[in-house]
Amino acid sequence: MNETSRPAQQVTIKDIAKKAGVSIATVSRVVNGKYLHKINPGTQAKVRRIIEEYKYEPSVSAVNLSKSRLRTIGMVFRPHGFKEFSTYFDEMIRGILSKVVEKNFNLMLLPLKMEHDVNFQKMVRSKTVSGLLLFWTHIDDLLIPTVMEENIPFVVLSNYSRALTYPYVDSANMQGASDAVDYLVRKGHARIGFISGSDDSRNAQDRFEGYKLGLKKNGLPFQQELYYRGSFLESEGARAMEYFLGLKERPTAVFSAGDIMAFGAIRYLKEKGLRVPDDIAVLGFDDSPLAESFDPQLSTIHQSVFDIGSNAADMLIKQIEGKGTPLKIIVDTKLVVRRSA
Amino acid sequence: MNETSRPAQQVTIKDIAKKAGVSIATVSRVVNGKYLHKINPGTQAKVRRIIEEYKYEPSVSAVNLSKSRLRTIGMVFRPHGFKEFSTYFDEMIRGILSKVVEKNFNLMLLPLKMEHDVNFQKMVRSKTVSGLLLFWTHIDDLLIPTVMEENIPFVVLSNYSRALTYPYVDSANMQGASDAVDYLVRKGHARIGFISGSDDSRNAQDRFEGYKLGLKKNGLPFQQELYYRGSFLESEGARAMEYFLGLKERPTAVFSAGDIMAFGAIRYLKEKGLRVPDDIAVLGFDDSPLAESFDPQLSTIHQSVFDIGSNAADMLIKQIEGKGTPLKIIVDTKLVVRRSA
DNA sequence: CTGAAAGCGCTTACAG
DNA sequence: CTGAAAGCGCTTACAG
Repeated sequence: MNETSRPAQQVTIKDIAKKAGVSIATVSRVVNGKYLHKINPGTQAKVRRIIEEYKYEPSVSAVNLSKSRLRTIGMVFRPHGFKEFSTYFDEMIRGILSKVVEKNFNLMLLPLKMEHDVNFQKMVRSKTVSGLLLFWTHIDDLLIPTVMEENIPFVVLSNYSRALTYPYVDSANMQGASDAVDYLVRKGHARIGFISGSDDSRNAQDRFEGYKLGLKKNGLPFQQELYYRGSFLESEGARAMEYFLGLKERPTAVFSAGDIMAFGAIRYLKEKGLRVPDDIAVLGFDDSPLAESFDPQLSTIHQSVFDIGSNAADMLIKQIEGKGTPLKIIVDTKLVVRRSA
Repeated sequence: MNETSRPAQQVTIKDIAKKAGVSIATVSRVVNGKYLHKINPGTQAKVRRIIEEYKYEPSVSAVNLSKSRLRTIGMVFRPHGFKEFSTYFDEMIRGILSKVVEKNFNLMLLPLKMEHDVNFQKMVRSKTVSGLLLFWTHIDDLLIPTVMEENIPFVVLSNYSRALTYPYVDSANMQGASDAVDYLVRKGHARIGFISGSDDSRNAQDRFEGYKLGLKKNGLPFQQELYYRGSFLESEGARAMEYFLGLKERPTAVFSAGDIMAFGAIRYLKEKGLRVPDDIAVLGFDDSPLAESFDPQLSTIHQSVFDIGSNAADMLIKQIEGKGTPLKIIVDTKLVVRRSA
């Protein structure tokens, strides 16, 4: 009959009140630290002691119900959309969590099941979450209006719409891609191939825009034959390189919209006995954890997915708490020069 | 004043009852599908229509409160414990989610803050979660007793204790490592180096045991000088290889307790101008997504982290629902032969 | 400084 | 077949 054998989670405000010889109202007040100045210090101490002894924690369901206020945010994403983005998703979660924990919120994962699943709608209406983080790796304006109808705070990560206006956080994709071209040109390249990501990815589109902008800034023309439409897959990188090598006039450098495709491109080059960067330079985008241990070490555009996550969580929590926030936050990218270019 | 402008989440059971001209008890009954046989079909239809029209979803807080039953499970982990395991964590989440979604549960992420944080305790006592998935990359018997005291269903992933008895799911680490040695011996190797993971990882210990078992089964002696104590980091793999190359008699093959360290080991070999597998064969453990595109493609022991996740979630949910479950589930590993060994 | 009581949105015996 | 009412564990004006 020792202390720990009692099922701890059964302790309620009533138990504490009884043990302390006060009303539940008083317990509630000390728990919430409200009107504390008008509560007898002795009473406070006694209640606190009992709470400590029983390790009492108010039931969230009850608190939520009576306050109509939550501290849980949901993250909506496509479970199959990030297969090739493992570390990406991971870093993002880490970033979100850092803020969520700091602000004493909770994070609930809400995977989208099908193309037009409205799982999150249920979570919203049932008051399971008080705000949404939307992470889709592709443009999906179809779902956003549904979310908007719910009249709930939300922030979109790493994507945005040209048609709709809503809060989002993204990397400086265009700037980063433009910087990539700048660098390559400085290194003497004039024939720069581009491997794009999937068309339905806003990030991919922006990087493509950045590539074109970079060319233009450096007085180079955009040439259709130096553009390869990829899809962020490793195999696509290899295929792209196969295509470039087949050109009558090969590019001397290739800029890939994603590290993974750059890996594939380099793999293909090595298989063909070509050397990187001597024969062809390859520059990636992402700075994934493996860029550094790849052979050769990958030069790339670093983007801080962690910061995207933490900024988005910060924006969302501020919205939930009724504070003002900027409509968008763009996280800087940075060129990281290693061996491949 | 169109339909969609009304803040949807405000709809309560009372509203539905009023619109349908019935009592809230009746609404509750049709929502829960209970005692349906004794409810007038016409009434049912009417209520259902209204619910549909207003897209009513019962408040989880209210339901939880009155039913004292939840459908949320929490995943406890060390946010900094998986930095080098990104895809690992990712696959695990994917596996968990597959089951969680199927069973109509929710997943809440509960990162441990400090060494002995009892964050999860709060979640349990406040009834935020009805069960816990414990994922620690190292042995931490200190926390498990705390969880056990809470008297809540839980399952440990990819780790277990020799002292305590509790439900867990893990890969067949020992078997896998033993298979690795078998394969290397079949390929003619008799001097097989081993790079271990961190000492405080149960996985690492088991793989080490498996390595020794494999040697013994093949009549080879365990030699201390062929053992290098690593820590699952890429740099450790390189350092291990540096050590092995410094031996008077080098190993002809090296088995690494993790792919990442194998990558580091191979990188070092390449830097020294040695060839894999010709000069030294290297075999990994994990079959991480990059094993395939590494140069050379990494031969390794595949483990299905996805299955660890889904099995653990399945066990946990069964526990929560009061169904019987096995005390442990061991997920098979499999040798994957590629180029490096 | 403190308590009684209404109310948050549901569920579920208990009556009828 | 259906409703009135108690109860789940809290919060918060309202009194005193």
